[in-house]
Amino acid sequence: MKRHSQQRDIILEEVRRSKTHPSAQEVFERVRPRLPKISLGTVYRNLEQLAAHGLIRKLELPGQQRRFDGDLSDHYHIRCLACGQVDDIPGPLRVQVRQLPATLNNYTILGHRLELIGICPRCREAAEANPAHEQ
Amino acid sequence: MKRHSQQRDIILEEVRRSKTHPSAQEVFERVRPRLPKISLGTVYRNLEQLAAHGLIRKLELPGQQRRFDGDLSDHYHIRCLACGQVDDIPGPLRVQVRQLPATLNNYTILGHRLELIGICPRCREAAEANPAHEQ
DNA sequence: CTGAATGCAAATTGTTTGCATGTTC
DNA sequence: GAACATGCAAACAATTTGCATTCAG
Repeated sequence: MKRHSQQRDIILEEVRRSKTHPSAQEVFERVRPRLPKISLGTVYRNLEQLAAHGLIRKLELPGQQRRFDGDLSDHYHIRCLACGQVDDIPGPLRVQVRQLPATLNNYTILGHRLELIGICPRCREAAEANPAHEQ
Repeated sequence: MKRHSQQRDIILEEVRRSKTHPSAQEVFERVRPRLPKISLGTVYRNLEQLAAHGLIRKLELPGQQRRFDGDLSDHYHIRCLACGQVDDIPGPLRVQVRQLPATLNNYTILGHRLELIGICPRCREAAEANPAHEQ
């Protein structure tokens, strides 16, 4: 990030504006109206760079594609088991995951990743409307 | 899993025997000596099927490829930030992540995924030997 | 003998990279 | 004008799928 670029500015703006933890592809689509010639490769490069510099967060989600988050505050995420939607857990966490030992298994512990799993309101309603258990 | 197959039996055996949370590719390589004609597609299909039936666990790790675990006991994993190695945390967990509310953010909470992040002994030693902080 | 499981190869998806060109400092 | 950033297309890695063949019940 030695030089400045318009592409990067706009990518950052769009990630910050977005409330939905967009994937690189989604950022690409959001940016395109403003920069019709931008390429997906540029979006990837800039997202990685912005994350490396701490301007956005990179969310590496189990079994899902990478997503990005413009909200830098310390917060956890919850994922819908049914539709995969990822939401923020608002406010400071209530779950206690704090008292981690300094070492475990001979590892030096640096931190943790916690993701809650649930069913989002939308999917719950759908399930109630049609209580068939497929799969 | 309506019919029986030798391939599936051997895949299950090898996943159980392995202590390293193998990827599909690694399972493929472990199975190959015993079944030289097996294809990677078959390994994928059977791993998914075994996981769906609860005979093995599927580990979807953030930003990494899928891995499988023959150990069905309730345990967490720790991942080395440097080398990506995934180890079991032995014994019942000491970290408290239990008192989850029943609903949060209007989601029905079903559970959580927790992964500890640290530096494994091997990488720590390497870092001490060569204290350059690259990237 | 029927349908599930296999092997093989091709297709898909998400992401990265090489390179010629444009842009910023 | 040197080095970084871009656009484009091709390359890659992990996983999935279509299909003809084999195999289990």
